[in-house]
Amino acid sequence: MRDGTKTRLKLERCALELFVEKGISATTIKDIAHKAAVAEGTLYRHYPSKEELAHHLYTEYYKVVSSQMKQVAAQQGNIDNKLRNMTKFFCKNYDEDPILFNYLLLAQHHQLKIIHDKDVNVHELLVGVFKETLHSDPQFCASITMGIVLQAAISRIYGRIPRSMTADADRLTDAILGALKL
Amino acid sequence: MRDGTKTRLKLERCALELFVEKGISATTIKDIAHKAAVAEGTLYRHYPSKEELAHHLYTEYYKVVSSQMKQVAAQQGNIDNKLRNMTKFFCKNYDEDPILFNYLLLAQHHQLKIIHDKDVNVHELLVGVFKETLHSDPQFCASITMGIVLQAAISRIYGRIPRSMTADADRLTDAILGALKL
Amino acid sequence: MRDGTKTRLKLERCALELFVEKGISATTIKDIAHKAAVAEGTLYRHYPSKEELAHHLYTEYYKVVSSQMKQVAAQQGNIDNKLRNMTKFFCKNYDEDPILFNYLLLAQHHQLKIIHDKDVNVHELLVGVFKETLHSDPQFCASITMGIVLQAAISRIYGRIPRSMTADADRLTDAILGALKL
Amino acid sequence: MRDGTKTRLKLERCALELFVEKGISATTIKDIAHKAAVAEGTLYRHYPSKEELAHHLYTEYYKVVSSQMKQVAAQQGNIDNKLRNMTKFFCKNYDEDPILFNYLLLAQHHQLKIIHDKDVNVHELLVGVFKETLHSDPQFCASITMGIVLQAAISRIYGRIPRSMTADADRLTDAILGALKL
DNA sequence: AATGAATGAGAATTCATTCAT
DNA sequence: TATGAATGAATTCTCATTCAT
Repeated sequence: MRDGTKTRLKLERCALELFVEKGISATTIKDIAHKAAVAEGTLYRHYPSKEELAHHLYTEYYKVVSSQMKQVAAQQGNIDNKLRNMTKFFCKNYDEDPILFNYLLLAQHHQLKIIHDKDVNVHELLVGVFKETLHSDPQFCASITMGIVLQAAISRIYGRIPRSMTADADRLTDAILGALKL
Repeated sequence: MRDGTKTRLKLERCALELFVEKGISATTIKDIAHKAAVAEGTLYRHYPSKEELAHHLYTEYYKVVSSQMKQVAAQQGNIDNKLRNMTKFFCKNYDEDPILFNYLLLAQHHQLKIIHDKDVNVHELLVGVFKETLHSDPQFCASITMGIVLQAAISRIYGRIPRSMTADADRLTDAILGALKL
Repeated sequence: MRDGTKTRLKLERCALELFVEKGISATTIKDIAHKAAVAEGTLYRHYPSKEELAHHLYTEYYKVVSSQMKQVAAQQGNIDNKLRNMTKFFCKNYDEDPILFNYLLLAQHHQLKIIHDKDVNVHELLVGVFKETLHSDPQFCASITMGIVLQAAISRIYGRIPRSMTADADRLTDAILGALKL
Repeated sequence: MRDGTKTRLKLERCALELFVEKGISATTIKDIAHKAAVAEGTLYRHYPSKEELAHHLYTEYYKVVSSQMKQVAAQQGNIDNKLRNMTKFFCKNYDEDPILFNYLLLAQHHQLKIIHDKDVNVHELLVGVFKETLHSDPQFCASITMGIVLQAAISRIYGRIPRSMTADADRLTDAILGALKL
């Protein structure tokens, strides 16, 4: 490609991996450029700064995933089914790109000045689902749900659970429903 | 001042707060020294580097908390009681020093090269508890348990749940037991 | 500038002069950068540290000079002629770049951890020459020879002898031969 | 001792050894204090600064040695005998304390601002001796003499000659006389 | 669009020196 | 006299960013 799209994608992927591995502020432009096998200056053809790149990476993908998640949450069905589908969707996405999911869900984003509007925030999405069904304390329920699923992902990072997330999707949903007495 | 203990404690506390607020690599020596109201060079009388300070802070406190947690886990009782007591202990500790707990639980530890031996790792402690009771898939159960409790803490950080952790301790235990069908 | 060769050469020359003038550890990066009229950070594009620069400077030039000296020593001729040619070669080189020679010969090399293999060590070269001719105690002879020539160079540094080294080359050789009863 | 003389001597000896080993500017107060097993501040009870200590160490001993050397040079006798006695004296002093001799004779003193008046400079002493005897080019002769003897000392530092200096005193004198055609 | 040398601000670190005990 | 914690200026080093090619 003459237009630099290939370089841009390489840069983004390498940056993503390094951000997850070392954290955003500990990752240097040099690190990224070196891993992407381009010159340091090249990054600035595509992004005005490292922060911008990190921010772009976040919003770009978070938007896509959370809007799809929103669709899943909006589908017809009782809360059991909604949670089951959302969990399945989450697991599938994790398995497709664990590194991206780590970045989106586990990176310390309060260090970036990323504030997502409630519209695209998975926790808030869950709060919405629980509110709909008149469930008591939706914040508590959403926290339980997120905790079970996120920690399952973290357990993969630490190599404690060798299975794919998808393989555990139903068990995870059952655990959520059990925890919430649903 | 005769010995440097007071200065050291001040440095450690200020560093802790900054590490939680901004992340380790985004916190500068200047930040820490300024907050502790000492000269920058003073830090180096107590620690050879920022990294060492962060590491010390982590292992020092993690050791204390996890060894106490170990004692709680070792107490007589069925698994219900053990989980209830461990949850209570965790909640109490969180409430006593939320900042410290954020540091211990949410710091991106793979960025510090901290490897705790299994002996002092809370997840592994839980794995041990579940193994003891011949429960199936202890790793999965430990993950569920950790997820529920940790996410409760994270929800406090984001201001989503205004109550103390202790106020939710029993509900959290109930959720864990429900999730694990116990 | 396309490549950094010019900058690198400037840095090396300025560093060399300062190292000889003030000693390595008393020379600062600022000194070097200022003298070379570049930014301090520029030095680090070429060398990982001041120490590495000093080391590079030493080995780089020592290798060249000593390998040429080796060729001179390897030429046909009796020991008289060899010593005469080596002395001449040494003097010529000194006169061409006294500062470089001061660095190579007078730097406190045990402070840099420079260990040259015997192959590129001028003293050992002399030892080899004296061994070849079955001369007794080659170490002693090499020491005498080195002492006479090196001190001649040092006398120039202190301004005690105004002549060029080359102007004294024959007298120095005669002194060496006299000292060794050759 | 209550008066600190013992501490002072320990400090001086340790400083001397470190100055020879690492060079003056690369030796830190901490190094010296640590080696002498005293606190860093203690050094300042005895010397106003590291430079002063280095300077003191130099002049203190140089004065003694060079004035004794002067006496040796002033003794009756022809030039042969004078050179023989001076060499012997030099060798004896070297053997008694090689480290001190390295400091006095081989340290890069132009890095300290030590300027010895001609009165206490060994090279100049030799120049005087050669002038006395109407020898041509006393600077050249002094250089030859110094070179032969100093290099013998250096060869000991590098471990090239295992004998004591005194054991070689006569051979060194013979070499000097041979070099100077005396 | 890509390069990588150069920059310079700032972060980490060192170290001679001071000072309260 | 001795200590060693604290200082702060100097030094080393890092790194995001610029710019000539």
